[in-house]
Amino acid sequence: MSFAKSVGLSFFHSLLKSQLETKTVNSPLLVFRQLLQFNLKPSDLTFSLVIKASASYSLKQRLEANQIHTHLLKSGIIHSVYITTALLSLYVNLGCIKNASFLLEDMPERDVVAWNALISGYSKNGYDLYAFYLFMEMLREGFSPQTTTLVGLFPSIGRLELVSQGKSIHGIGVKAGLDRDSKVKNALTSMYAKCRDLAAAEILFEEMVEKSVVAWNTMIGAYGQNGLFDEAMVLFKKMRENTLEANSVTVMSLLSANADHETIHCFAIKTGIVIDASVITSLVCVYARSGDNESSGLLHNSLPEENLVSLTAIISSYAERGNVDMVVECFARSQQLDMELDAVAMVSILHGVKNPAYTDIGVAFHGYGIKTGLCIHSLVANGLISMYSKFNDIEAVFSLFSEMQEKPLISWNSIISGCVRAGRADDAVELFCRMKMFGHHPDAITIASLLSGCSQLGYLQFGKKLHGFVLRNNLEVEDFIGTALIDMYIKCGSIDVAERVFKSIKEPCLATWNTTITGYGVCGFQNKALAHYAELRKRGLKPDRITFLGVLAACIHSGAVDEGRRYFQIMTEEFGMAPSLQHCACMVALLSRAGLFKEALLFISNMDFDPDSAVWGALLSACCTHQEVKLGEYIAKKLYLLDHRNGGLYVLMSNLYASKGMWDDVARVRQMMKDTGGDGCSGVSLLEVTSFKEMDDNSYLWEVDHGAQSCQQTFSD
DNA sequence: ATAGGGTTAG
Repeated sequence: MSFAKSVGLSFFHSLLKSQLETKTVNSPLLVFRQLLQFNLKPSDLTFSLVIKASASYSLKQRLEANQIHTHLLKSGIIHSVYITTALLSLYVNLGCIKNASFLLEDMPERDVVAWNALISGYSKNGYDLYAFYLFMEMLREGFSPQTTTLVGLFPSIGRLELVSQGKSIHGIGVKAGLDRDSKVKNALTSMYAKCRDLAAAEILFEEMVEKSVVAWNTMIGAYGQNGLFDEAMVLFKKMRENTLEANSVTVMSLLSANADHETIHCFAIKTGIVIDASVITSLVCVYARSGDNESSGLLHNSLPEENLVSLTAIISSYAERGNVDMVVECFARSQQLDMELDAVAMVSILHGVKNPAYTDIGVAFHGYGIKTGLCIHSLVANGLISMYSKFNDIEAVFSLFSEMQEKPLISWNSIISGCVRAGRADDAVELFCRMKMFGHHPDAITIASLLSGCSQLGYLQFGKKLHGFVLRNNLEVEDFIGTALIDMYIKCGSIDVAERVFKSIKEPCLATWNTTITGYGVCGFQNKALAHYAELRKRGLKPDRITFLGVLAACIHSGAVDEGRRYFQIMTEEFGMAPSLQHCACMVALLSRAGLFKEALLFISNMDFDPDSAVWGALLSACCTHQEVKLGEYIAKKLYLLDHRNGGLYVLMSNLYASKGMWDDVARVRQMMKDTGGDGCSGVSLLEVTSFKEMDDNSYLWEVDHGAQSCQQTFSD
């Protein structure tokens, strides 16, 4: 390239320009380095081109962005508003929000474009509140918002808790005369829909004199997001009566509005929309989610070019069911095709590794993430945190968290729920306090995870505080939070409060019903549990496997053998569900507790599975109550072979021998337990003491909030 | 501007 020297900078500028136009960009930084080797001094145009090219090169190496930044600082050109703004946008696109915000802070002279870029950057990267605060700061510094500002900001206000802020900004928009812009109107409609204020969304939509396809799509999506699927369909028909042609986004919105996917698929074929790769991709997602792997696979193969989103949908359908082999196969496929995985794909892969038996595969994916640089993404780090928490590897969880450069709310949620899952709810509560010190405001997921931690600890006082927080902050007590609240109150012994929460939910989802049924079942309220099952059926809901686990648990705890048999039959015959190992363990527990050992053993021999320690454990425990030493010894051998370190085995055997006065055997079993290192303390019952009085005789009286049956007990010492 | 893949409970 000796001629380059004579042509100077302009040669490199044309090189970058042509790369930009033909989109055949190699590393723009490479061109930049060559230019420096020729002792040329880059100008603002050079930087502007390098940054633009970098943006379309979708450069994943944040390091390269930093290098451009460094050169800019050295050359002094950083003071140009345009260049700094371009660099800021580049950082935003890379998800380096911190760097972008530092740039804005240091700009001696800011312009609206820079504010807009950072506001929408915060918004797109999950820093919703930051977007809002930055917007306020912008107003305080005397800048007037533009349409771009509002359009970038509104998506981050689309949350129930921020509905009043959204209204204020709507007002600001009206004052600035921006609300007549159709982009602003559509963004507003979508915001109100996400805040669950459908009435406001409808008014905005009706107001529009000339409704574009985008406007119709927005409103169809609005109904879909709020569960009004029929309304979404009706609006779609109206749209077609108004002779507006549906486009690919319409079809995708209908698909996510739970419309019958085969109908929509037909419509897409008839109108020709189906050739759109995004539509095929959405169809792949829908079929994959419904578990129809064959259709999703066929559609995926019909794509003109396999794309990552579609493959990710397929991966996640396998991942959800914990099918590691298929996840690995899909991953291999992506590598054969030279596909570059992104953070979301990586997260769904990690999601598939749930079983600690596959720790080595999980660690291998972690290694892949480090090599490709994907681990820097907070999404991937969150995925890793969840994965290691399933392996109970709390050290890995904490070290991943502390290494994260940016910690948005979702990372705090990941580590909090990770701690709870790994049985470290006390750490979760501590992290929650730290999270608040860092200025984060908990959302529904934070609260739901913490509530489940409270259930684990029996920490009723804190659970009540969280309940108060939910009520004060208008968080919706449905699905997630409602279920978690009911679970917490039941496990902390406040059955009556749990019942009140359940009654306050207008349309409980299946998970809420399941939690309630299970809760009543294990607390010994068999009639209430079964009544709730009947009510669920009356409302036309279809029970699932978990429902029947709850129903069976209720039968076990009340000794209702015939009822249990009947529900097992309903499950297998009326609903055609294949019983899982857990269901079988329930049946074995039910039969053996009633002393029906022959029937229980027959049941085990007819099972489709090899019995696991839960099945044998249930049987052995029943042997204790019925003093069945011979059968007990037979089962103990089975259990010993499955897991000889299981402390429960020795405790049960010791109790069994003791019930018959066989003290030599008791001593022998206890010695065996010591030899294997077991301590026999595998379970702890725990309730929170709500009041504590010192009595005259120096003993203490403590009371436990146990709902209807408040219990009192005294103890000395 | 509207839409498609991921994270939460049972």
